[in-house]
Amino acid sequence: MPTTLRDVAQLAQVSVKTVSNVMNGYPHVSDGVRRRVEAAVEALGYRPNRSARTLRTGRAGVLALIVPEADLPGIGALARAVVRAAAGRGYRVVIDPIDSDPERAAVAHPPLPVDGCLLLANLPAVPGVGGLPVVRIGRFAPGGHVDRVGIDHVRASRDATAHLLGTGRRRIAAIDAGPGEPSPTPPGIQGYADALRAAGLAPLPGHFLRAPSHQRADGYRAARTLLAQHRRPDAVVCASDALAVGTLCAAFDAGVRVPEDLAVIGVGGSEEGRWARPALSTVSADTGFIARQAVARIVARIAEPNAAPVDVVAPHTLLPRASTRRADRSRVAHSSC
Amino acid sequence: MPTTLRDVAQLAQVSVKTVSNVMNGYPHVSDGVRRRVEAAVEALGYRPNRSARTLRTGRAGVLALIVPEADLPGIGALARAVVRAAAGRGYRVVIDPIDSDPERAAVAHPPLPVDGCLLLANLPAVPGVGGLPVVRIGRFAPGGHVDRVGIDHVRASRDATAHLLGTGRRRIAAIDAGPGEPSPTPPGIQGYADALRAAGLAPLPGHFLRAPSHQRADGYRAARTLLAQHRRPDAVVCASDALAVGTLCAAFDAGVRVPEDLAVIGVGGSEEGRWARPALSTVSADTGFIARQAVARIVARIAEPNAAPVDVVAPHTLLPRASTRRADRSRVAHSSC
DNA sequence: TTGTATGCGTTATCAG
DNA sequence: CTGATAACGCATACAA
Repeated sequence: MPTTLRDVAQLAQVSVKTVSNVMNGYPHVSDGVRRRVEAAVEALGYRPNRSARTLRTGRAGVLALIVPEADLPGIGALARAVVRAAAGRGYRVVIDPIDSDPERAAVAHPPLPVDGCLLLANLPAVPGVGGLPVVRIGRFAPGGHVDRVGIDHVRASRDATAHLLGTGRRRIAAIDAGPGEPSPTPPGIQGYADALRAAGLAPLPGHFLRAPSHQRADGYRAARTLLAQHRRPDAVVCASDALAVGTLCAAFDAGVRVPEDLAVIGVGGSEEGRWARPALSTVSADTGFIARQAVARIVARIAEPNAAPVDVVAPHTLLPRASTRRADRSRVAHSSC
Repeated sequence: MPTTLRDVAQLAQVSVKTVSNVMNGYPHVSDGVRRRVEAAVEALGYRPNRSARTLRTGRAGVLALIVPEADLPGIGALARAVVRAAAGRGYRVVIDPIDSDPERAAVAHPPLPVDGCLLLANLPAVPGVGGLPVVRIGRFAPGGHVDRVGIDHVRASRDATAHLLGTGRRRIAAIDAGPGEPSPTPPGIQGYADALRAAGLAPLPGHFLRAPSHQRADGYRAARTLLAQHRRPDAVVCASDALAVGTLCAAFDAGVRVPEDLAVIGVGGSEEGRWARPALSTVSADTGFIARQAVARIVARIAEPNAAPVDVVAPHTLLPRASTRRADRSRVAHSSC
């Protein structure tokens, strides 16, 4: 049985109120008493009961970052940034991986004592967050009635495509992912098509694919399809780094050289892309900005639950790396050394 | 202000105890009452207060999986497995990333209401777990007085080295990582040296390195050192997949071909290794087994806090992939096509 | 500056 | 089968 405030108070010869004051850094406590209390806390190994405190104050001091269970590149970095940002505002963060299968998720997901939820990506309605303040992070789904922070995905894929055009590629394909949305043109394809048209090109039929989800294997499969076409693309813009890594692998396995025969670019700016070879060009989201804004939003929403929802657009930067290096003019065979 | 049991009881014209009974599936409730209560719960959107419940029962139904903040390959997969295993026993899991800097970690880490902690890898003493049941997961540090589950790392690196020997490599180097331990021969090096000696070889001085931590960049730097030696190794066994991925990159950047000029093998069996090119050979830990055992251990310890600590050794399997393919006898130059 | 008493929402004990 | 009531450990208004 763990020690309580009463035990400490008894040992220190003071009231529970005084111990509570000391624990919470209440300023008006005499030095002698404080030391006595601290000694007693130390001696008994007292640890405040979070549940009791939360029950009493109505505040848990904890934010939940709800992520899809699949381990995708970039989640770690975002989580780290969120933890940092939250710490700066007196909140802790727990990461709460949710089963992508809503059935299983529902049963396995009784709510945690948290003050608010940060929902990653396009997680569909998450059970157990009913009534809790929520902020969505990631690519924008149209028209949810919640706060959202993320990059402008249409512009990101447009910039990626423009970069490929700038390096001389002309037969550019696109791989997007996600559940079959009602929207006929998902943002990843939208920006891609915009850029092509701006360059006077038309997206070729069969050159934009939609994978079921953002798994490396999905990118791999989509890329195989692309590379099997009789008029093979010379570049692929992927809606995420995970898809791009899969594409890189498919190219390697098919003996297609990157970037000489095929340029590949992703979106996300993940570590895994940096450590792919050839290194993956990517449209990098400002993770720190996203994390800070998301935390700021959730804190604001906790304070003001009925305010109007806000959309925050995070800046993105093009990170050109080896996977989109300009195609050599001289295409003569050269040894691999 | 959220609705409480009392509100529901009032609306349903029953006592709070009855509502509580219904919520907890207590069997002896008449059908009419149950329906009335359920209707009231629905109407009011009642959600039980976890903190109050935990305070009352002394049981949170939550396990914390404490992981280092760095995003390393394989953590996602392990987390997923732990979540699954815990769900099977009625526990939820929250992932709690801890700053590797103990100073920052201490201030940012007031404890959550959880029933037990799963500590990943060689995290040093974690603040805030005092008195909580703990199980360590990962490579074994010698002689902690807690339950531990993980692979036998000495045998893993021995098997990896033996595999390299079996493919004809003879100048085999090793990269381990971790804080400078008192032990002169860390497990990663130990198994490596054992295997070499069993083959009648002696580990060459300068052929086993110790990186500061398991980051890809650490592996990269260590591999650069190795590759710069005048008598360059023809194989490297890395203590983790992260180090191996860094090694793969270093080789690529130095124009050293894998596996022709250099074989690389890691430990962990992570997804990232599967999607590296060439695909990374690895000694794969049985993640499901580890997760199930870890959860079983923590559940047992929660029930019996004073039982003697147990070490569980998880099986591992060699996964040979392209990065250690047998060196071709014919070393004539061949085109890259 | 410190002590006393009350209640946060829930479950458990014990009568009815 | 159901209802009143007492804790669980803590923070806080209020009193001293």
